[in-house]
Amino acid sequence: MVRDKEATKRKLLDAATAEFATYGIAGARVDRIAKNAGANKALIYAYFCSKEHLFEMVVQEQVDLAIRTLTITPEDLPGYAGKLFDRYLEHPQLLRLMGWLRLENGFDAMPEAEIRAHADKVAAIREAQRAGAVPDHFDAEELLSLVVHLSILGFSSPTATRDLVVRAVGRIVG
Amino acid sequence: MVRDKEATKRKLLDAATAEFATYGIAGARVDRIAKNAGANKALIYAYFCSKEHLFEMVVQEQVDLAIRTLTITPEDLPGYAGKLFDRYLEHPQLLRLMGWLRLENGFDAMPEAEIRAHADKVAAIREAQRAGAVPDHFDAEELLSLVVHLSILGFSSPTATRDLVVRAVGRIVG
DNA sequence: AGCTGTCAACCAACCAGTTAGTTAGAGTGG
DNA sequence: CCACTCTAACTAACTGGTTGGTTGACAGCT
Repeated sequence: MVRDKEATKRKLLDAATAEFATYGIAGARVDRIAKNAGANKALIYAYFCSKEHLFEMVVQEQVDLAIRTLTITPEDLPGYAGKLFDRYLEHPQLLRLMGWLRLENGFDAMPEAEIRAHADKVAAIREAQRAGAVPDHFDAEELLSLVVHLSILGFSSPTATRDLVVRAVGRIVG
Repeated sequence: MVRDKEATKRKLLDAATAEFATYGIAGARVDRIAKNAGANKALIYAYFCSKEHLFEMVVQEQVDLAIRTLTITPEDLPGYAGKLFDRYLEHPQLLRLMGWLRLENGFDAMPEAEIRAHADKVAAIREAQRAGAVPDHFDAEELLSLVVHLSILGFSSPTATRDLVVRAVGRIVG
């Protein structure tokens, strides 16, 4: 047996991510997370305090990852939507986790980091509009909402393709 | 005391609708439904078999209602999106119930009635395209997906307005 | 020895579902 | 109009299994 606190925390976080993405907060089972992580249930409480707090850690990690990996390209919003679409296809966890979070904790329970990242993106778009690189028939805030929302088209219609999302954003921006 | 089976079923269904919309399937509590309906828990099992089956009844009723109330206007898709937006604002229950259903039962667990209604709408749009009333740079199926998805913009950005949705669909169609 | 990571076993609260029994009220016969 | 019965709506209390959370002991490392 190896005794590595950080490695155990990592395994627990990974198992928790999968569990919460699949079953939500209310449906997730702490015993199942421990079992799938190959660790003991008590460790969850030693390292993460409670089920709710573990969920928060999972969401925070996923959101941070998403923000760090994807930077907005205000002058190419269709391309940005395409990259978002790809990310959701590769990591469906994020979309599901945010879905559960919204439904369970209300619609304005957004993680702090996401609010800041959102504000930055709006600023970037507004700047691009001022520079004439992006048309201004939509307010920067509105534009970002539309682009992000269209990139999760797969959420309401599972047959939606990347190409469709890109073309749709193209018409919104163009 | 009045003894009216149908009235009691109605009260249970109403309480269940609110409960499931708020907490989801896993989070909903059968005792709470009974209490809020002013009825006994055992009646839920006498009238609706199980918690899961009660959820199905609730979803079916809400979907049927939505389908019966709102007919598509293929030649005015922005207006249709606006009406959908209004409906979701007035009855947030439907959107939340469908959200829980999607997350808990998988993305292709759509009620039978909704699948049929969807096919009818696609046919109506395709007909309008053939008649030249709707441009065909998007396939009818794609167009419907986009319109419906944009109408639930409020799901991902709570500050979204009706006007924004209508304008966005206008650009998609136009 | 002493500190730390780990775990089996445990607990109280909770929850979906059941049951044995109670009661409102419609029907019936006088 | 009354007394009686029968049925179906209704209920309080219970059950068996589950769940989030705890604890005291054990094992590995310095």
